[in-house]
Amino acid sequence: MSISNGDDAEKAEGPIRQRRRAGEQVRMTDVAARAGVSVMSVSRAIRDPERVSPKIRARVEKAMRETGYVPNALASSLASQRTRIVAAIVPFINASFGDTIRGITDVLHPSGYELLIGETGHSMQVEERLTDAFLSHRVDGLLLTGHSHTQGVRERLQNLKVPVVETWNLTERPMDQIVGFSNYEAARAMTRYLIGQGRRHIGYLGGITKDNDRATDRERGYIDEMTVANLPCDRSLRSYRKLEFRHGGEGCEELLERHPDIDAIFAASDMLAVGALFRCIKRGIAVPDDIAIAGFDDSDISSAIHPALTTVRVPRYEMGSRAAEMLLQRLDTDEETYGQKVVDLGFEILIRDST
Amino acid sequence: MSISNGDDAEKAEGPIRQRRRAGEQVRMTDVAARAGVSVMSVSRAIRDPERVSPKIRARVEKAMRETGYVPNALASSLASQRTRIVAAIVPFINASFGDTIRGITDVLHPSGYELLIGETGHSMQVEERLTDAFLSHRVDGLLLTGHSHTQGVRERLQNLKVPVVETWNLTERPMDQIVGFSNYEAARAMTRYLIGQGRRHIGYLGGITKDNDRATDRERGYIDEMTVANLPCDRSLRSYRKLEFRHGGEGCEELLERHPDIDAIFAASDMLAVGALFRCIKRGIAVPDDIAIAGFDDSDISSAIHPALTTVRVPRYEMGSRAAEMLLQRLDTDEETYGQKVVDLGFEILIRDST
DNA sequence: TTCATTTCTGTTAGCGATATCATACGAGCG
DNA sequence: CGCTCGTATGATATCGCTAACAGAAATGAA
Repeated sequence: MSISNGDDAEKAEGPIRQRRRAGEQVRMTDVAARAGVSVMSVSRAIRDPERVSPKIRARVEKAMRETGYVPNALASSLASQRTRIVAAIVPFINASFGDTIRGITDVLHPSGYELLIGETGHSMQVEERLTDAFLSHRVDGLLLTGHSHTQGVRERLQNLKVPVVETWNLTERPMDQIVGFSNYEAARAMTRYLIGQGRRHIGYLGGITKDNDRATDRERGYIDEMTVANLPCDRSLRSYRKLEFRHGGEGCEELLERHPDIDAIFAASDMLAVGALFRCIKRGIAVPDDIAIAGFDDSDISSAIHPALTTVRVPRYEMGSRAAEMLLQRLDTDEETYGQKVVDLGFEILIRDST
Repeated sequence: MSISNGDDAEKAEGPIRQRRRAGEQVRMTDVAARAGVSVMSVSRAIRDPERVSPKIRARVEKAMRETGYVPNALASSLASQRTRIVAAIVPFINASFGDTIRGITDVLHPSGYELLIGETGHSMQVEERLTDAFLSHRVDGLLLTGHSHTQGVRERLQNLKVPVVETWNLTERPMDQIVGFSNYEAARAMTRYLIGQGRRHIGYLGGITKDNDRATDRERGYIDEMTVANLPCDRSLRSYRKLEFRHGGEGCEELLERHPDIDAIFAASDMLAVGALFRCIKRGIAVPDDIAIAGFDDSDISSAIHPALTTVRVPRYEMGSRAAEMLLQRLDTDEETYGQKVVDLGFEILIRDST
């Protein structure tokens, strides 16, 4: 008989003194001893069952079950130089980025990758800290939101040659690859639409632009289109707020106070738009008759409210899934052959009842 | 002169052939060689600067900067048997759990821990898969949502002795520790309040109860309180929906169709409540005069709409921060002395205009 | 049957850190 | 001035796994 059993595993330990409190942890060596095969056979049976004979595979599987073995991904990653972990950095964990994250994981998980999520709170400094932490953990790839990052982030990612895909915006010169839509063009398109509807005094209600290229580009889009149309869009017509309903209401008040004759509000976020819309209703301002209100994002609520909100549909889920696919293509194929550097997923103006 | 410079690092490599494509990766050895000290001094200078002399500390810092050294957390974790990573598993990434996640990270990050987030999509089977993956990565602790888990999850966590904190609900017998509020009591309290307001025909609009103890407990709370008050609460008065606005509207329709004489709807989620409220408004049903509507969660939107929603405030952020604190207390102190196994953070009935 | 291939399995040497113990170095003291 | 003791630094053996190569077994062609 050559099939050893559990006891051998313990004898094999020999008299070597344990370094730490004898951990109950079962190692691959233990499984190998129990199955009566070498550790490499166990390793292969786990990672690529096709590469070992059915006999060994069965013995290893049995031994794993009996010992309750849990593979150590750290050791595996250290030895193989790949972690099968991808990190995503988002400004905020909310429903919007939740959709993007879902898109990412739906692609990553079937391929055996895990996702590490970081939230910056819209701070580039935090983004830099997170990047460092993730690089330290040797993630195989990185997904970033937007195209503006600190010099430190750019340098480190360039040096370490980690595949990076930026999302949620476009730029001619991405760090590496980028997939998203043009926030600038979307904002222009919506502004143009409002102007086309005969609106002339259009206020802008947007996110805080500091450290946020999406917010910046949306505002630029509004300004450029208004300028082309020769309409006013000075600083007093623009209000910047955090993306919560109540701030939408406050921003709305601010604009109305400064410009009682305003006939439209373009909110560069549905949260703000809905907040503004509620405030108008509460104050007895008719939407869209007195004031048209347009949002941005096509979040779930925009179609549920009354009047339904005109908004910009953005490919939230697709940006995640596509970004993950682009990353996987480079990670799972040996060649550095990757397709387009810039992928435009487009947007869509959804005209509903609020304009 | 004994201070060696960069060249030595390369000489030290010797003639040993490289195993993989010569990675540009800078190792601690390289930093040590450059600083003219041992690797242990570098290691100490990084983890606990106080333990090395200022002279060495300065040399090491200089060498790290010059080489662009990025510590390898994998190697560190493997050798030290701790990853400084905590994993959290949530059913869904949305604004609610976003608050909880923020609570977690606000506590973890200052202590040098990273958070790994998993989303189950309300499937216990996915929860099990995620647990396995996280254990494989040897997370130091685990934060789970709710108290119902598969047998497999319970066994593995018990065997590996990983500290676990469950959140968002309470139970007498947690797997390990639990922090949250009683979904059951909160639902009873809200139902009692509605009854106290003179409502007699109260419909229930809740989340899908499969694999979801919070939804189950809320429904139980409604049923028990209605039963005590001797009021009807049979299956036809209850509608289960996914937590999105539009499904709140649909659920509302369903209840109204089956029970046109309904005088209140208790929605066990603000999403559903708001969806229902909009639907009532659209159909010309006066809220709260014809029908009272109560929600659950006190999400941002509940106070922004008109009429403002009566709801249950739950300690979303605090459940995260407190859970993280409980975990850290056990991870960062040698003793296994941990405080209460069950921490009740309470809830609050917020009475506003919709009831 | 025999030798060349192909397929499986095993041996060995790391992956890049840290724990542990040993050693060197000063400071303080009689 | 010699000795003890506490602190700073270094040498070395792991941590648990995989890559690379070597050797054994199985397959197939001649």
